[in-house]
Parts: sequence; C-alpha cells; structure tokens
Amino acid sequence: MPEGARGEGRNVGVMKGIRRLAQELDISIGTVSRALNGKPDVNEQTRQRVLEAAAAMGYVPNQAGRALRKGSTGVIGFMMQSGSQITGEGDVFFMSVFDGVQTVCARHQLDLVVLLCSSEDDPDAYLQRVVDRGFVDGLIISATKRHDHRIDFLSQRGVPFIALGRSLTDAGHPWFDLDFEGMAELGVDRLAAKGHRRIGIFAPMDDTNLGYIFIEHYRLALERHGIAFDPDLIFRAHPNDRGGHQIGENIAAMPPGKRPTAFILTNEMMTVGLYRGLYDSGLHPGKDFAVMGRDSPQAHYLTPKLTCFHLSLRNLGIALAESLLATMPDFAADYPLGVVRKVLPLELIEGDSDCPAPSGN
Amino acid sequence: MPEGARGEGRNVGVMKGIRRLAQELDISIGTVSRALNGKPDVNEQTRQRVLEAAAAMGYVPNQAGRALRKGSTGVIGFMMQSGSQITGEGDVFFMSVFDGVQTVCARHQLDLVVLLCSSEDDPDAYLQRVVDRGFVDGLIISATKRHDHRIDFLSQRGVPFIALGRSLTDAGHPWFDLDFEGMAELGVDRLAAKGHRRIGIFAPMDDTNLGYIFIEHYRLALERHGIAFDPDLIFRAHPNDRGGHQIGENIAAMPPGKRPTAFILTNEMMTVGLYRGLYDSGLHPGKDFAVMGRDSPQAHYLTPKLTCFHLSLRNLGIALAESLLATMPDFAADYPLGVVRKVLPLELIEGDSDCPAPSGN
DNA sequence: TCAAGCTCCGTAAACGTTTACGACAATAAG
DNA sequence: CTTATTGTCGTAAACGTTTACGGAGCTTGA
Repeated sequence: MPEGARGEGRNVGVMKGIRRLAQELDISIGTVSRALNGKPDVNEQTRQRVLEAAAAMGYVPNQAGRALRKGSTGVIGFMMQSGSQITGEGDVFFMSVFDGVQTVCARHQLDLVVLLCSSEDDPDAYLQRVVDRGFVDGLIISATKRHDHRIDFLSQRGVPFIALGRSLTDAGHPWFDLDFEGMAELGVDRLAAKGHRRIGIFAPMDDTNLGYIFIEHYRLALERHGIAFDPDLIFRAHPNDRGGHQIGENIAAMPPGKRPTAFILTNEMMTVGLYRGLYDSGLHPGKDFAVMGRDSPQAHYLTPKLTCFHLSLRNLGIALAESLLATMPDFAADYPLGVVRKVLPLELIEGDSDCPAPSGN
Repeated sequence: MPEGARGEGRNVGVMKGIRRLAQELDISIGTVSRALNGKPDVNEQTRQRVLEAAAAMGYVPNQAGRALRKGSTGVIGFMMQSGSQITGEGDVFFMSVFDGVQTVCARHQLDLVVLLCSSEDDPDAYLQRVVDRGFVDGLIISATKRHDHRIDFLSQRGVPFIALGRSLTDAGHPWFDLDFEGMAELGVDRLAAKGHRRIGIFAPMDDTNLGYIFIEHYRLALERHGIAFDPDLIFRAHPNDRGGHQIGENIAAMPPGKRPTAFILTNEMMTVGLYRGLYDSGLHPGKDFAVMGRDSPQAHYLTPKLTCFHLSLRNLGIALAESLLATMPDFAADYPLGVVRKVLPLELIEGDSDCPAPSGN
C-alpha cells in the first residue's frame, strides 16, 4: 500500500484545503465537496460529519479554485464612478441601497463588492477589464448616462446586469429608477392646487438621464394645469448642498415678478443648501416661498418641516438585486420577474414647507 | 501529425483564453504568458507580437486561473461597516480616500474593491470569510474600534493589512490616522491665545478610538495653558449634521456662565449643523461664539468662513495604500517604509469663525 | 573541435475546486 | 437466482493560468 494514501491522519497537516478535510475524515475529496455543496448523492450522516469537521477546522472553499472550475465567482459588483455621482446623492443614498442589495445577496451566499472607477480612468475600459477578467457574475451599474456605452457592451457580452437609472440607450436591458415622473406630477399638482403658477425645478449639469425625464413630466403636468412652460424656471447646479445654496441665492436675485414662488427638488442633498440660500437672501421657505424636496436624514431637522417625497432606498436596493438575479440563470427560478424596468414607488410626506402662493401673484 | 496541433489557425475559435492567443500566434502558451507578464526570457520581437495580438483580440487573463496558480489575487480590499461610520464622515471623506488608494493600486495593476459589511452580519465573521476564501491580497480596515478583534485576527493569520484609525489592540500592526492630537493642541492653543477658557469639544458616541485620543490631548493642552478640565464641556452626539445641530442647541441652552465660548469639531460633517444649531438658538459663530472645525466642501460656503484644519484625504489614501504595500512581500521593495504607524500632517486654514472670547468672561 | 555559456522557447506540472462517470454494495423486482 | 434499481462514494478530468525545467540553437573561448 502506497504510503500516505489517506492514512488515519498519520501525516495530517501537510495537505491543505479540501484535501486536508477529506484526509481527516478518511473519505474522498469528491464526497466532501458534494456534502458541502448540498448535492443529493451523499449519505446524510456523512454530510453531517463533513459539515461539523469543516466548521471545526474553519474550512472555507478557496475562491479561485471554485471560480475556475465553476466558471462563476459568486460575486456581484456594484460599479460606481468615483467623482460625479457620489458627491451628488451622498453616502446615505448609496449606503442604504447597498444594504438592500446585500440583504438579497446574502440569501444566496453571494458577495457584494463595490467597484470604484476612479476619476482618472475611463469607465468603459474599467468595465471591460472587470468583465473580461471574469470578476463578477452580475453587475449593477449606476449613474447611467443619457447615452451609455456600458449598456451596449454588457448586453452584447451577455453579462447579467441591471442599470440604476434609465437611459436612451436601450438594449432591452433591465433597469430600476427613482420615480421622477411621480415627483414632477405630484409636485406640480400639489403646488398648482395651492395657487402657484411659477414653479421652479432643478436639473443636473451632467448627462444623466434623470433631468430629461423630470423636465418632461414637469412640462406635461404644467400643461394639464394650463400653466405656460418657462425655461428660466429650470435651475442647473451641482447636486449637492452648495448647488442648493446657489439656487437659493439665484432665485432671490431675480426680480419678484420673474421669480418662481415654489421649487421642486429631486435631490436629497440639496435641500439644506437651498433652505440656507433662501434664508441668506431674505426669502423664507414655507412662508413666502414653497419648497418640496426629497426625504433624507439631513432634511428631518429642517424648519419648517419639509414637504417631501419619501422613497425607501433599502427597498430600491432589494428590488435592484432581485431584478438582477431574475436575469441570472442560476437564480431566475427564485425571481420570476422577467426583465424588470420599473420605478420605485413614491410616498408623499406632508410638511410645512409648501405654503400657498402669495396672494398678489 | 495529429490534427489541430497548433495548426495555422485552421480551427481557430474553438479554444479560449491564452490557448487561443497562442494558437493564433503559433507559439506556445508558456511563451505567451511570459511575454504578457514581462518575464525576461522572451525575445523582444515575440513579446511585441504577443502584446499586439492580445490587444487586438481583447485578451485579458482570467482572474480565477491566475489567482489559483499564483496564490494571490491582485485585489486589495477596503472594508467598511455599512451603518455607523459611513453616515459619520460622509461620502466625501471616503471617496477622497478611495481615490488616493486607487492611485497607488493602479501603479501596480492592483484592483481596489470595497467590501461592505452590512449592518446585519458580524464584522468578525465577515472578515474571516473574506480572508479564508482568499479574496484579497491585502486589506484596509476602517472604523477601528478601541478594542478591535480584527487586528488580532489578521495579524495572527498573516494577512497584510493596515488600519485606518488607531486602536488599543496592538499587534505591532501598521496604522494610519488623522492627527487628532494635532487638532486638539492647535485648537486649544489658538483659542486659549484668544482668551477662551471654556472650550467645548465633540466626542463620538461609539467605541472608535478617536474620541479618547482627542480628549486626552485636549486635556494635556488645557493643562499647558493652566485651564481646568470640565467634563461638561465634552459633547457627545452622532457624527453628522444633525448631531452638530443638537450640540449647537445644547450649548445655547446652557446658562451663559457654564456655557463654552468656543468649540472644536473634529468631524467634517457636523460643522454645518453646528452653525445652524447656534444660529437657531441665537448664538452667532464668529461673533459671540468661536468655532474651529475640519475642512470640507460643505464648510466652504459657510459664513463666517470657518477656521479649520485641512487634511488631504487623497494623500491619506495614498499613504494608506503605500504603507499597506510596504508590508506585502511583492511590493515592499518599492516602499521601504517599514511598519508605518503615523498620523496625517495637518494644516491650519485661518477663517473668521474663531473670534476672541467675550471680554466679560 | 569541444565545452561552456547564452538566448529563447516548448513541455508539463502544479494551484484547489467541482462534477461526469463508473464502481460497488445493498435492496427490490422478476 | 438473476437482473434492475437505488444509494453512496471514489476516481480522474477538467477549469485557465504561471513557472520550473530542460532542450535546441547559437555564440564564445580555449
């Protein structure tokens, strides 16, 4: 008998990984693997032995070996651009979304990693590298551009993915988005009902798609109320505190006749800045100027209380992940959703910031 | 001759990866690999041919195969806790740090991934899984706790890592941190010189170490100036806008004699809130109350201009990454730094928020 | 001319898994 | 008593790289 051929732990410790475990238990590595992976053709008693031994030895299957053999990594990636977007919506936004995504991933022992595309390198090249190396099984891309190369690339490559944000680039791919049309319509309806005729809105400076959708439905809603569209009421700024502040100042600087009497904000980071910009310029939100915005932790301690659109970002993450899994062969059975292209339900929280239009107007 | 044995592209397309490339060029896969990896024993002309063909075919080595063979993944991980910390320092903080880290990683074709440990699962278990699976070659851990299990675990496991933030758990491991002692000393020195005797400070509510260090050096600095320490001047709050706001209100609610006349903030997210909390309660930063804080994009548009501690977070990221690489055998040669345990240099930016103490005091 | 030393390249063995396949025993069916 | 069938497990071949080793051709020096 050849020495060391699965002998009773005589020279245990020389082997590593699954082989070590098999040697310890005096069974073959095949059986160990099957036991660990929940395959049916293994005795239930042996499976327990294996499971216990694995736990005791702290055995965890090597990622590379498994990935190489299976052709899949069990990793799903969330790609973000370092610069633009993050400073836009802020940490709270993405962290909540991550939390939701991870909840779903955990159900299937999938790992979530965040892929940062630094400000320096090309997003398309970065994405291609990630895909070609076979780093991830599925991808969530964010900060979708109005025309977005990544969508074509990914769908042509057959990589399961979902976009957070709509795009004109349509590959029949799944996406999930915030309900910008809802915000535009609810906002305009509510403000118009309170007598406002000059309603200002925010639009981002870059090429993300949200601006167009929001503006379009803003126009439609205005039309429904018989209000003429005025391009001067669209305010472009960076989607952060500071941008909000600037908008506030700009509004106050307009002659009272041309100035909007109300404003709708779709970005959660800007509200605090807008409030302060208005205050600093002598305008009082909720008293002589109506504001509607997005719910956020920062917005909670504003006075007057913000009338806002609330959306559960955690649910967004969950929906995003489930919709992604629905497109992946291994998990599609659990999520019979088809190709999801939806918008996250919206809820209006009434506050005191949307005062009626000044009577003289 | 056996058919298909590297024949002139006769049945090209059936193979994949490096084999395909080798077949195309009619050389062996060994040579291709060597050419790609910059090994010396390959003819420079062949190397060029390989490089060109690889680029033309868009060949990228498979991650799993490479990792399995080399035993290293070329990935370094940045682990964050989902809940606590992120909402603390905010996106700007981490995104800037990431940018720095990635700059260094890119030099060595290392990939940076962010590992999110969700609020639900145990950080220690999560870390162990990551390490056992061999997911990363090196790790950056953040939100270091005062006593931190992860440090013991990683150093015992021999995984190269660096901690962002000091800890009492000392395994002789490398760390990098913000210069809290510098902030305490510079802050107290400056405010004391302006006549302040009652200087308030912020301390976080959780178990991160920064609070202790900051408080300790705050005490030392006070002592140097012959000022008695008063525990009532330490304000605990959540490290965000809202916490700052609360502190502002709490300060204003104190009887003028017990109330601090100045405040030092070490968290960049809190300043805006503190300003507003003070304003809302009738106190005016820079006029009848002195404030010193951390530099941040949000702080830039504050009035009065904040006197603040500036630190380059990008440089923090760079230092962090370089110090990590210094502990990794493959890269140590490029970074002869030893075990780095340092603090990021600080710079004081003078503003108008640190007014002298009111004369009556 | 022969040995020794280069330069370049092909061969094949790893790396740690998963899984198709077949083997063996035990049971059921005929 | 055969023949299927079922349950359990071992064997070995992948997966796509990297790299130690050796060999062929060429140059150099004696």
